[in-house]
This record gives sequence, structure tokens and C-alpha cells, in this order.
Amino acid sequence: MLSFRKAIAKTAAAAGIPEDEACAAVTVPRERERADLSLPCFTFAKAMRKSPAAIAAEVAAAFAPTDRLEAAEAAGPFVNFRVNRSAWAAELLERLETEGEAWGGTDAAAAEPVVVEYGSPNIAKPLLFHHLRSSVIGQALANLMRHRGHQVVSLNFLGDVGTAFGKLMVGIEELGEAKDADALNRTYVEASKLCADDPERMDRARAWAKRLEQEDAEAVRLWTEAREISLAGFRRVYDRLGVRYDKVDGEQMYVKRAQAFVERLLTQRRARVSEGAVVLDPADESLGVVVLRKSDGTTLYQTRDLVAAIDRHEQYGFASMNYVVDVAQELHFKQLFSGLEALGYAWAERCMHVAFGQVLMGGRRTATREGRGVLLEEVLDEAVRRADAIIAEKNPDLADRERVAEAVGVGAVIFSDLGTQIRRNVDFEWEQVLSFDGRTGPYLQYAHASACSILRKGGEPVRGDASLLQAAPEWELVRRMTEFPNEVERACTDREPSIVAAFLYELAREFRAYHAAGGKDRALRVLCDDDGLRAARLRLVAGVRATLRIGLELLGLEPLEEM
RNA sequence: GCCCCCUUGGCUCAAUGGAUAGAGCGACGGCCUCCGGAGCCGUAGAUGUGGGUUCGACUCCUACAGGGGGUACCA
Repeated sequence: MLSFRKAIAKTAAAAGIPEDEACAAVTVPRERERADLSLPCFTFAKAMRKSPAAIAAEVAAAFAPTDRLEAAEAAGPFVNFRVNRSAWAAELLERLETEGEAWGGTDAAAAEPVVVEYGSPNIAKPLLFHHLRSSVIGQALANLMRHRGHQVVSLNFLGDVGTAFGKLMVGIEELGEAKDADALNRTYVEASKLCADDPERMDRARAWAKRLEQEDAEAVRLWTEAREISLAGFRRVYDRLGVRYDKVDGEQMYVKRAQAFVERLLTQRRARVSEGAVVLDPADESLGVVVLRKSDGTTLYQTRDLVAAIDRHEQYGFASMNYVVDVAQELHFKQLFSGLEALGYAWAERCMHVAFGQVLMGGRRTATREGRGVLLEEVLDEAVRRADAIIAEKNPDLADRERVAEAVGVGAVIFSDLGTQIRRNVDFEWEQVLSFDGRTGPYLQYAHASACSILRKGGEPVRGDASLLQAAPEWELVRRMTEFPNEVERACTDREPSIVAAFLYELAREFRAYHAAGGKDRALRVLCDDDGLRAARLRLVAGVRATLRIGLELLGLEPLEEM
């Protein structure tokens, strides 16, 4: 908390340390018992020409208790402070309650919007488990940045162009029309098999793709229809996952512009012909060349991404453009950004590849083709089934059971993906994704539900005296919650939702322990006999509940009141 | 070949260059006269190898080993 850091900086200034430097150096020690706040003195040693330990001793000697700081003690090169915990708790809870829904946000937002592209599936294909990652990570980042005060444009960029569409058309010609997403997906899978071992069919697929590229009326009509059907299928899953887009675009909308773009670069001599293809030399020459147009005259994903980036910059003038895409496309994005730079777009440096690790099965990459890989909906359904079975066993009279099972099952799947750093590969294991024990989404939801339960019994609203919160576990909860805004900010700047996931787990764990201790010792209960203390504890629990609720929502999990 | 990522208990993961490396699963042992046991408390168990930088290294540099990914006309 800033006011406490400043108080320490004042003491440090008395010992000759610049106030702003001291303020920045204050840390929360990893070993909590050691101190409430701590000032490591290493960095001041050079300028002051004294040993860190000597500086620490001077700071401790210069210390006089204030209404915020109770004690200071030099421990080698550190100065360990004990704060007035009552004052801290009061300040934290006051702030939390004042900020309300905005708690955890900061006001450091840029004027320009932040664009986040995520999800981006190919039409005519079902969503497989590995599609979970981009969707859920991207949505969490969009939520986090919005919470921080940024204006966010969340964008789904569909793969709605190319031979996939052509194959689908062949399938429809031979197997009949597909009325819904599932039928469309089946038709596509069948058609790809047919095309794979039949050159004639493959030629027809290419012909369809060509007709679409040339905007032949019939092709466009069929494409629009198939795209809509596919999208409806995606939306069904997105709704379950809490994935929401401000805008759904697709590559097809850039095909014509991509062609014109290549022509223009050629006449301007900024692109060149190589081996029959049109290529661009990126600013960083170690990245090779960027192919803009194939020798058969068609454009590529890369070309359309270039045009799309330029278009988005014109539309939004973004503060940052975030591509939440698999790490396998790292080179693609390096080339994209470096290509933009070579073309003189200084804003290329505001583009960012938010790369996440791949989904493996048994150590191998999931193959989208041969139907290897698991359907995302299948995983969600199984998770919900298991959640329902647990409710049937533990809480059979629960109202709204279906909705709760859905939230718990889906929550487990989402949290299993957001719980670790995104760059790690994940090996898909049913038992791991579907676990509800330990460090899981349901654990967090359960902690939230417990807090709700206590507050239902204790009554609201709560205006207790925070200075009565003297017990060690209460202080731990207060200190933990104080970190929330900082953790949200780190998650945004590092593009790492797991920072918030880890924070919430720690908070939930401390809360569960606090709660459990009250089960043994009546004096430690929130709903204890002393009216004043009870009110103070209820206020603390309300703070925990609010922090958990906001955090869960940011990650895309539903905070449940009962489960 | 070149480039990028990963390597921490049996397994899956944490750890802003900071003090005694922290959890979950699994194992073992406790805890329901309970404000919700999807839980709580406890025990055992880990930084791939060799150099280097630093007051201080899981963290930075370097070499090596093992694993994964990428490497112009797929996305």
C-alpha cells in the first residue's frame, strides 16, 4: 500500500536515502513472519559508499514510530518493519469498498484502444480441445485489460478462405446440404478424406476456392451460408466459455485488398519477384523473405495479415495489437511485424504476438486432420457430467443444479488452462482437465460459495471496525488482497492470466484455512459471540468475496453463491 | 545446419536477481458435538551438467545434454 511505502521512505530519507528510490525498493518479504514490509539496502550501498548492513542499521536507528509504522529492526542488509496492521486493514477495506466493481483496476489506461485477436478458428471445422487455449487466454486478457481501464476491441479473425471452403463445397455436392454446424463439420471431414485420395475432387475443390476468390455470386452465396452455420456452432461453445467478441472478421474480406496491395508494392518496387513468387524483405534480414503472392497468383495468410494489420491500425489507431496465437506461428508474426517495419509503419512495434504453448496428446502434437484430437464440447460435456454427479452426491437438494453443474464443469476446464504460464505446452489428460480437487477452478468457486454462505448467515450490509482484525490469519488475508491491483496490472503487462489465477488460489487457500480454523475453535469464527468482532470479520469476508468474485469473472469463471 | 521455447520432489506446476525454493496430484498419518469436508492440519520428497557475472542466481551470460516447435509459395 502506497501510504505505507511512503512512510518507510520518510524514515529512509532521514538516513540519507533518496525518498523515491527507497519507496520503490520496499518489498513484501517472502517469509511472511519475518516482517510486514522490508527495505533491502543493497542498491544504496554504492552511492552512499557504505555497506548495506551499515545503511540498514542507520535506517533502523533513525526510525521513530508513526501511526502507520510500529517498529523497525535491522536484520543484516535488510530493515524489517512492522506496520500498524489495524490501520492497513482499515485503509484496504475502505478502498476496496469504495472502488466496488472496479476494485483491482488501475487508472493507467492509454487513450487508444487495445485490440486483442483470439480464437480465430477455421470455418467448417469443429472446435477441438486445442482451440480452448486461444479463446480462453484471449478472453481473459481482454477482460483484464478492460478492467484496468483500457478500451478493448476483442476480435475473432476467422479462417474463412482457401481450399477448406473448396473441399466443403465438394462435400456438399456429393453428400448434400448441411443444415447445422455438426452436419457441416461431418461433411467437411468426409470431403477432406475424399479429396485426399482423388485428384479430380481436389481439382474441383481448388476451382471452388478460385471462384470464391473471384467473388463469383454463387460461390459467395454458399460461402456466406456455410460461414453463418459454422459461426452459430462456434457461438454455442463461446457462450459456455464466456467468450465474447466485439467484432468477427475473416480473411476473406481481405483477399481483394491483399491482391491490390501486392500490385501496389510491385509497382513501387518495394516488393520483388523471386522464383515466380512475389516477396518482401523484412527489416530484420535474418528472418528470410516474406512471400506475399504464390507463383500461382494467389495470396497467403501472411499477405492478408499484413493488410488486416494496416486496416486495423487505420480503424482503431491501437495502443497495442495483440495476436493470441499458438507459439508455432512465432516466425510468421516476426516476419509480419518486421515486414510492416520494412514498409515504414512505425506502429509495427505496437504489435505483439502473445504466444502460447501447444496442446499435446501423449507427448505429440494433436493432428487436426484425421480426426485425432478431442472435441472441445465433448470435454466440456464430460466435465459438466462429473460436476453434476458430485452435486448429486454432496448437495442433492441444490436449487438450479443444472446451471451450477455447468459453471463448475466449465470452470474446471477453463482454470486448468489458465492456471499455468501460457508459454508452456500442455499435455492433454482427461483426469487433469476434469479434476475438481486441489488447485482447480471449483476450489476457487467453492471458496467463494463459502464466503457467500457466511455472509448470508451473518447478514449484510457489513460496516465493522477493521481495527479489530488482529488475528494473524486475518492480517494474511488483508495483506494478500492488497496485492490484487498489482497482480492485475502484472497480468496485463506480461500478458499472463496465470498471475491472477495464482493470486486467487493463494487467497482462496488462506481463506479456506481461516474458515476451517473457525470450525475447531469457536473464538476464531467469523460468526463469533462478540458483536463488534463479528461485524469486523464479516466485513473482511465481504472483501474476500468481492475479490474472488471479480477475479473469477476476469478469468471467465462464474462465481457461484452455492454449489 | 540455423532460430525459438522448455528442463525444479514419483507426476503436474509456482517462485519482481533478495533472506529458510512454495503448492497441487499421488503416498503416509491425523481432523466432521462441522460459520459448507469439492475441505483443513501434519510427514517424506526437488532447481539437468560444467563454467561465468553478482554482495546475492531457479532466475542473467556461456558451453553441453535431453525434450518440443519452426525453418519462402499451408494456416
